[in-house]
Parts: sequence; C-alpha cells; structure tokens
Amino acid sequence: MTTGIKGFNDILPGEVERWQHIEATARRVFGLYGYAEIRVPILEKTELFCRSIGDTTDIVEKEMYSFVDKGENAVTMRPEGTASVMRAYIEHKLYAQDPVAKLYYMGPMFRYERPQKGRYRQFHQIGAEVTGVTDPKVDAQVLTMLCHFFAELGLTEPTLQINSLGCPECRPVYREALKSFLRERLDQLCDDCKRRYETNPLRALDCKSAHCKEATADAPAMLDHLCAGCDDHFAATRRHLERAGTPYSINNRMVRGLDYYTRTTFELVTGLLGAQSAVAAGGRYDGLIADLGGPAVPGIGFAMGVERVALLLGQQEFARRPDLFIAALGAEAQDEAFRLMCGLQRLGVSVEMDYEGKSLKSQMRRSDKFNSRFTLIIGSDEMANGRATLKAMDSGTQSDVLLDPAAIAGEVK
RNA sequence: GUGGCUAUGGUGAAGGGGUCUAACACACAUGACUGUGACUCAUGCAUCCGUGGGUUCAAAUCCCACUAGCCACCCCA
Repeated sequence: MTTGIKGFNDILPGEVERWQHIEATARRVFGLYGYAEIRVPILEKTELFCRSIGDTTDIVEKEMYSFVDKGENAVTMRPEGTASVMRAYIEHKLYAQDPVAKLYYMGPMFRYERPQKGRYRQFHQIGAEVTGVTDPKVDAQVLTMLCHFFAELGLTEPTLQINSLGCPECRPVYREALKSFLRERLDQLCDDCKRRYETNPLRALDCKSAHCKEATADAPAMLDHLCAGCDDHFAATRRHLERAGTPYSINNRMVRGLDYYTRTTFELVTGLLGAQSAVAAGGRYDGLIADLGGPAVPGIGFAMGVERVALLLGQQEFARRPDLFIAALGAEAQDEAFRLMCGLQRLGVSVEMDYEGKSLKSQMRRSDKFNSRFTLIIGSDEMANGRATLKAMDSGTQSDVLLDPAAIAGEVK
C-alpha cells in the first residue's frame, strides 16, 4: 500500500470543518479591516527566498524543498508567504495605483523539518501584509486585527508579546554590544550558543538551556539600544495598542528567524502546544520591498499556523445537520424518495436518503445517526394515498404531508 | 541532522513465554419490535498482535534489525 509522505497530512471530514471555520473567520475579520485576498503561486524561483528570508537562515540553508525543473530553473516550494506577496506587489506595480496595500493570503507552505507537535512539512498559514505605511498606528492595527481574529474564534489563551529589533542604523551597534557581553562568558554557554555566537548572537537570548538563561540574565537589551527613530516608533506603537484596547506584554528577548524584520516584531504565544509556543508571528519589514527590487516602501505583516490554531480549537464539533432524511420502503417508494430529494435540494433543503433498500428500522437508525431534524417515511400506503408521514426527530411527533417538494419544504423549513 | 518513547481490530485499548482460535468498551451489522431512531437485550465483527530474522518444545509476549508514528533538540507558524 502506498502511504502519504512524512509530514504531509490529510485533513479528513470531521476535521476539515474546523479549518473552514478558521478560514471563514479570517476572511470575515480581515475584510472588516479592509484587507483583500491575494493568491500567489506555491512555486517560486529559489532566489526569491534566498534574498528575502536570508541566505544564512536555517530555512534557506536546510529546510527548503528546492529542485531544478524541466526547464532547468531553480525553483522552490514556498516556505512562507510574505516573499511571494511582495514579489507580486512589485511585479504588478500595485504601488503605482496606491502604495498602501492591505493583503491577506492563506495556503500551504513547505519546510523540510522533522515533524512534531504543531509542526509539519506541509503546513498552512493565513497571513496578512500592509505596505506603504510607516506610522505606528498601522503596527497597532495589525496586532489588533490579529487579536480580534483570535477573540472571534473564542481563543483567549494566546497572549501577545512584542519587541523591537531596531533598524539597520541601530541593530549592528546593539549586535556588537551583545557580542562583547557574550564574549566574556562564552565558556558558560551551551554548545549551540557558542556556535550561534558568530552566526546569530541574538539567539542566545531565547536559548532554553538554564545555564544560558543564567549567563545572559543581565545581557544588554535591544530596547535600550534603539536609535531615536526606532525608540519613538516603539513607544508610539505601545500607546496605540493601549488606545485600541489590545493587551500585550513586552518580550525583549524575542528573536525572529527571518532576516528581513525591522523594528516591531511580535508573537502570539501559548503554553498549550508543547514546544511550539508561537501560534502567529510577524513584524515590520521596512527594507524588504526595496531589497527585492521594488520601491522604498515599508511593510508589516504576520502569519499564523493554521494547524496550531486548529489544535487550540480542540475537538469542538462543527457537525452539519441535515434538514430531512427520507426513509423509503420498496422500489417504488425509493424512486419517489429520490424524486422528492432532488426537488427538495433544489429548494435549499438538505436531504439524505438510503440507497440500499434497508429495513425501516435500519433507515431510522441512519436518520438518527445523521442527526437529521425530520424523517419522511414513505411506504406502499403513502404511495397509494399521496401523503407521507413526517416525523420531527427531536420531539418524536408525526404529521401528514403531501408528497410534493414544495409542501414538504414548507413543513421542514 | 541528533535523541527518547511507542507499534495489538474501524477506534480506545487489555494481555509481559504455554489456559490467547487475543479481554473489555466504543463504532458497525443483523434481529427481538412482521412499517418507526435515540434506551434495553441477543448475536456477529483481529486464524491474529508493524515487517523481517533469532532464542525456545512453545512468542502478541524475550532478543536483534528494519520500517513507521509520536515527542523533544536544532529551528520555526
């Protein structure tokens, strides 16, 4: 038997309803804030991700599904959405009409990692991006919308953490300050952090090792090294969040994995997903659009992991409930049931029936299993006098109804 | 790429060398109720315990390998 690929999952009926609910909620909430959907391809030129995410990030170095296609092009199955959306924004010159674009997307992403709880090789993200606004009101609005979305789903547990990563002005200065701090206590750090000291010293700040936590307890914080512009931006973002009534906390040790982030970064974190605490995350990327060959337009956005959101929603039921089940006895009645079913469905009534000519008892059981609201019973008597028995399943009361779709629809609606 | 744990039916699982042609429960099917569900009762539903090899008179039960899944590290949504 051929099985699916490791880390690539089927989403079966029963679970897919939860996904549809998440997606529909995103469309509704994001629409409220004026975002339009954009659909971009799953495959892009490999260079797009190297340039945007960063050549030396883990994603690009070891996690991408990259291959050479039959036209000898180096292509990659997208590991995230922002790069593609910005590529489309630039390629179609959306900025020419209006540099301000508010876009959202949803779909599968691919990363070659070892699967574990809340992490899969094909996973799904719903993301949103705003271009063309530097004002921190937009930072606050993006975060407010994200929290609004979770509130609509009834999820209050994930909490918002924010940080600022500075800009190309102040970050290098901070990076050096941190390195010189770490240099003093390299011997106290774990092997991973020793390795990261050169490549990505900021990572030491959120290392899980107790020794590293202790050693970096008094490490300099990015927030204390922001330039005037970044400092003002962060302060204003906080003020606007308070104005919007969006609760948050500051996590000055938050580190993001993609190179393009500047200034505001954030995560929606939960303690309910094992090692995967981030349900949604994002940040500002003021240099990305220019880096990709577009105009000097700022941007900010986030992505959430749909699998993780679905996990948080738990086993909540989204079962459908048919309006009517038709139980028919005998070939003639079955034919009539089929005619009625087709007519009723055209009238907007959801109908189920049995196709195997089973006993009435068996059909009643099936009707009950479907949790249908009504059952229509048709046998030879009913066929003879043109009326059938309509049973309301919740109360058990029965009535007579004409064998006519419109008449039945009137009773069932 | 590294480490730990697990692997019995449609599902959750019990059983840790012979009494296992594998408990129990759910689900499913049929019937008791000859045309009425949800309750009740009865009956049926794994010749077989991830795959391959080994130990043994005897293995679902012990050993080895492989494979798969899960969780964790790295990293990330």
